[in-house]
Amino acid sequence: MPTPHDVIFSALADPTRRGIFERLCRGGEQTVGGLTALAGVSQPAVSKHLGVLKKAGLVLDRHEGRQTHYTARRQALAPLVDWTRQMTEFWESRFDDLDDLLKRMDQ
Amino acid sequence: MPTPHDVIFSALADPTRRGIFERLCRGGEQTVGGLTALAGVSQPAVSKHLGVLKKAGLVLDRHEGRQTHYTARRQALAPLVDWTRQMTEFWESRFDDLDDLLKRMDQ
DNA sequence: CTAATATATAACTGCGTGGTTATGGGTTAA
DNA sequence: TTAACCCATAACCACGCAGTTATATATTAG
Repeated sequence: MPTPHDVIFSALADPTRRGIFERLCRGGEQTVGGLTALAGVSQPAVSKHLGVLKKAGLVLDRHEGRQTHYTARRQALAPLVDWTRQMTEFWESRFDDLDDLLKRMDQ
Repeated sequence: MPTPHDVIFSALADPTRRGIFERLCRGGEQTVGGLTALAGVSQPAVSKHLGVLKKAGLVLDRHEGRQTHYTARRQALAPLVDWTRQMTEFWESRFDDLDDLLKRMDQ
């Protein structure tokens, strides 16, 4: 039973796949061909990565003629933000002494 | 050449390993035995996971007698926060029309 | 209609990795 | 000193997955 965190973390763990997602975040909507050009892997590999990202809810696809345009769903990163905030919140709630907190940040 | 993002993402991708890190974040310093008790895997497996987390800079170890105490280095999550902020910042800078932005959040 | 293009899928492969058991090295207890 | 304990490492295994090539499907171009 994969949790939402599982899905997002594992989807973004692979460097190639994360690179594709980053390109979509920066460059906006792009076709598979455009993504393949700079991905450093074959077109089928890119299609598979896009499939994983889509299943994880990180991208949307739009078919137009014989090409497929993909866009990043940045809101899908919300669980990631929540998770990191949870981890760091436990931190802050544990040490209310600011000095102690700063000392621990330095180590 | 693994980037800092690579290291953190791949270290946190595995559910068991991420669970161990979460326990350290919530519960503070804990021994290998304590972590093993609730990890659902063998002690050597836990030790290996802790080794990966340590190499990623996500935990610190402290030897005391015959047991090893581990603590979470939450500051090591900073690259993760930076990365998500980068991805979402590109978003906001692209659409300065708030309505357009909200519409896209709904899809 | 035919050829070329764009993408997805199938089938296969190699390797990384998470798991195990067995063992070693160091530390406390008897 | 000997035994029990804690942890790390070694050696091995099984499986998942990222990559490939080949092919199917669909759409545009000639």
